Amino acid sequence: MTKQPPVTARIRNIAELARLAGVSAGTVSRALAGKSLVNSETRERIQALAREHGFRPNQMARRLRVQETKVIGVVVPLGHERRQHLSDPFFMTILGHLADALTEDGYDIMLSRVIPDADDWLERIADSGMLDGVLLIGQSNQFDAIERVASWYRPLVVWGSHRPGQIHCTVGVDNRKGGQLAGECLIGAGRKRLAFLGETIAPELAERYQGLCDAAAASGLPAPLKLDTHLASDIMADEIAAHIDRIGKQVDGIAAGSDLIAMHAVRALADRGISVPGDVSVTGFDDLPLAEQTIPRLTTISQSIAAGARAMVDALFARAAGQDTPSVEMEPVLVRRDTA
Amino acid sequence: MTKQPPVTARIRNIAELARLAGVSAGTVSRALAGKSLVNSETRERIQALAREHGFRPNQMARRLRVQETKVIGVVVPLGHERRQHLSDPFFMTILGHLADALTEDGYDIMLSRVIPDADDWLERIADSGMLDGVLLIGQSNQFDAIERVASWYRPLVVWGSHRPGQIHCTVGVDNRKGGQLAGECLIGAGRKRLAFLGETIAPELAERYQGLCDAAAASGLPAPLKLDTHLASDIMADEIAAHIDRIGKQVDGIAAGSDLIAMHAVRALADRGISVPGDVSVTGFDDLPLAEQTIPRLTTISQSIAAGARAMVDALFARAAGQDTPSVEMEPVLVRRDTA
DNA sequence: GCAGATGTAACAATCGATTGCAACGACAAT
DNA sequence: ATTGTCGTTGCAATCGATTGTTACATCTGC
Repeated sequence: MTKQPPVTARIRNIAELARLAGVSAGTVSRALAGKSLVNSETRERIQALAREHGFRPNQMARRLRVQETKVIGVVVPLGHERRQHLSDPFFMTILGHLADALTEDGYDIMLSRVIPDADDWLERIADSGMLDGVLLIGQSNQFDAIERVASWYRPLVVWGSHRPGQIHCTVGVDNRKGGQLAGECLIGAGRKRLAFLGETIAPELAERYQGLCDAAAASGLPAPLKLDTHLASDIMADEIAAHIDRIGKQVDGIAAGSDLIAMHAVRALADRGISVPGDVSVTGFDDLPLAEQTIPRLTTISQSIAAGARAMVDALFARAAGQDTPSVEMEPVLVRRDTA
Repeated sequence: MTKQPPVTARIRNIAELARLAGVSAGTVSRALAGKSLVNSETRERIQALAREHGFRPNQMARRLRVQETKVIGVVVPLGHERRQHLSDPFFMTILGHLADALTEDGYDIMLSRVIPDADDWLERIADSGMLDGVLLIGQSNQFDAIERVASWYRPLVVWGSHRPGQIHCTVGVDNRKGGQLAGECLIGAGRKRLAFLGETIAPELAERYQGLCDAAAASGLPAPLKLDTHLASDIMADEIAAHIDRIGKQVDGIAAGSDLIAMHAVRALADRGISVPGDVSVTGFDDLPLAEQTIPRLTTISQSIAAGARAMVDALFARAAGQDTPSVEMEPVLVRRDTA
């Protein structure tokens, strides 16, 4: 029992504590901050008094004065996909790693799931005065909005893909290369009738599809089928099932746009008695922790999410300190497991 | 292109905009807030000016003044399990639902992953002046700390189990009943040599084990084996594999403490050529979305996480409004799928 | 015994927006 | 012509902590 509930009336600000201690507010502030300008004896007396009354200075006021919040915004723009849920496993995974990296450095995280209907959604976040920086997970279809803000707001780092000449700093994987790896893996397994599963409005997914096309073209195969699906997991399952029913035996190799999509596909195939990888090969993308736990385990393209999160945080701090950081593009790696 | 980058010097506060508009700061504040006290003509003039310069009032200052932050803290205490990761799927799932519920009501989320080494961790969060309320995910081994804070801090709701007489408001499932359902399911499938997989330091898991014991006792079976495992997913896999190797054929029914544990167990069994549910039946707990996507799909105890999240948010707002809310204990439901 | 150095603490300005109250002009009513 | 009302706007206090500057007392050295 070191900390009691307040015995006397609650102390609400530094001024009250100052009166109680018989000193001025400024002195209390310095004492609680452990500054050397106050006599160590009075400092300890004040600290003891604060502890006794369970007093802690108001962070909002401190942050207003100091103009530094120690809060980083983590934002998911859901531009093209309003029904996508925050509980999307990819987002959750990267969020977990970001949280680890940021809390380690003493930062808190403000989470926003934004549906960018007002076109100044990002301005509003960047300019709120509540944040020391912003991490954006995914570009969605908001490339222009991001560029606009990046032109004046420095501490902004985006998970996504880098277009030549863009202003904003991204961290991501070479999606096209990744798609190509997936294609080569399928083709290497003797598959010739390929399909891409996932919608290509978001640039990341579009590039993965491009890469798949590259691989097909390099082997003289026709352009793979493109099967759209939404990202909200409840609709996704049905859509994927419908696709599988429709394409029937036309396809023997599926490159999925994400691990989640791949899982649904494997599940739908299994439900229909189609063997994976016997009849159809499937690759995922992301290499989420759960890709290893499914049965059969997913063959997938690894994004090294932990390293990516670390890179985002490092870049953010560098930019906040005034440096200019280049975008980071990580190498995708094919992880061969059971589905292809 | 409705919003330009600031053409002229950036406007940093209401006073500057006021000077520019030739009015006082107070008027600008009212105009931007859309209050009816200002002439609609001047109001629109000011709003246009603000838009043109991309000015947005500083939220930190506003919140300090108004004493309302529109931010809710979502906190995971990792008391007994420092290595547990934020990306734990259960936490991520409930966080997703909380985010949906809170953003719907215009609240932002401040995420904290706390390792409660300083014993006033929760005091510090509650008292920071940054939050309108706190949602705690899991009690960990911090029951006393939570009780202490709940005695004076009203807007606090905890996901976890309710002990008779406790002060703090919890939302959760009847864990003991859930454990019992799992046990009955296993016993109903003819299993007689039961085990519980999961560590029982956290009260939730301990109660699930109790329920399992209840079911065993009711059928005249000996008390189920208790196999501890950590919650950090990297260690967990190895620990579970080791358990499986050790117990061999001693056990034919496993009640896992969570879906994640169950998935690892199924995976480990499959790797050893043990058939599920042929040789061994397995049940999970939580009914995460991914429980349905594994192959075989998990038989599990459903917690109805979405409803729970909603209940937490409702209770929080009610408490913030001064009402007293009872703890909510939801009924667990057995979801029969493929593993038992 | 006095000038100067040193250690403490008080004072007051500041961060930026909000809001109760006062003031002012225009207009209507008497 | 005077009083009253209404619609607007300005003034200044406030939220709570931080910090540069100033003021005072004590101590040192000559």
